[in-house]
Amino acid sequence: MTTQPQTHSNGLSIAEVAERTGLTAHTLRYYERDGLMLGVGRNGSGHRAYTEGDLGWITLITRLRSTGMPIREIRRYAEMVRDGAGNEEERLALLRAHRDRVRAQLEETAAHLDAIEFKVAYYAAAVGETDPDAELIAQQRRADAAAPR
Amino acid sequence: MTTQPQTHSNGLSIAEVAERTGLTAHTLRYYERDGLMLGVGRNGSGHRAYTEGDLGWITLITRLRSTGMPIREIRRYAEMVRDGAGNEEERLALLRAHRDRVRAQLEETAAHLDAIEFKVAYYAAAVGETDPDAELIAQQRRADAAAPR
DNA sequence: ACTTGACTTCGAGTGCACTCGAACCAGGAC
DNA sequence: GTCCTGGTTCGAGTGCACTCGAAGTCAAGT
Repeated sequence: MTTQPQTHSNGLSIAEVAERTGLTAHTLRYYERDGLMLGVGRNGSGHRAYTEGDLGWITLITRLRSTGMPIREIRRYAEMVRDGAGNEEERLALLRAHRDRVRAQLEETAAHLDAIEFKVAYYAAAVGETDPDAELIAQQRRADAAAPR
Repeated sequence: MTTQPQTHSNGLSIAEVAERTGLTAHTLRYYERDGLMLGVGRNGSGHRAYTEGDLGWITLITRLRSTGMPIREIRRYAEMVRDGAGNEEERLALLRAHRDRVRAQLEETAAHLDAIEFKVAYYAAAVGETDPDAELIAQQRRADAAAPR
């Protein structure tokens, strides 16, 4: 048993947060440097001491990132939150805009997935028989043959 | 009315394909350079002459890209297709693997979207009343106050 | 003949989001 | 007291997917 990184009352170490969130310590420091955090505390020896609130915030950041929000925009949001009450409408507008983008993205991805499923099914049915892309290649060859070259 | 780029029988010009696909001419050339295409023909003056088959292939590439398949993997797939019949199982495996990733990604995005919707609803309800993030900030401040500093 | 504009190739540049390395420090185990 | 572990800051490097610029060609319009 090695040294206990942080007592729980003093907050979580960067390694613990890394493990819980799936981010690396490098990324956590990068997020902080880049202004995405709300102000991470330090313990006596200058090490980061994350609170449970920080964990929740990181979860939000992760959701926003993973749905495609750029770092720049998350930083804007974090700035608004740090600025405190008074800009809720603006925060709401930002979140709504992102939500709308994610909805659209979700639909588009679903449509693409459908097309891919269709192609998979076609291939699966065709394995050992005929090849869907063979058509394309044949078409290419016909085109090549007919081309002025 | 400016010069007619290509007669239709000779194939589509890069500008026409760019317009139809939403990609830029730069990107189309880049895809070809990078081995993503199945062999684009040229006309008498060395200009690219895309076939309808190429259009279909570009649509597929776009679907794969937009669902997160890396260029590298699309190149592998294109290579297999160019190699012709005999590797259908492998192509199928590649597509299935991608499909599975997309399905997972779709579910994850849907989950994140739910969380974001929830947050939007919370904000919308709270505007003018209480602020959800205020809690977090308050928590931060309590933590900061309690921190060893 | 000359200009125009869309194309060609080649190589370099950009933006984003990490990701890593170097050099240093603090606290605990032995 | 020295070693190890795990942190710190700062700045540079990486990988990906474009994106752009330069210099040249070609065909058509005036």
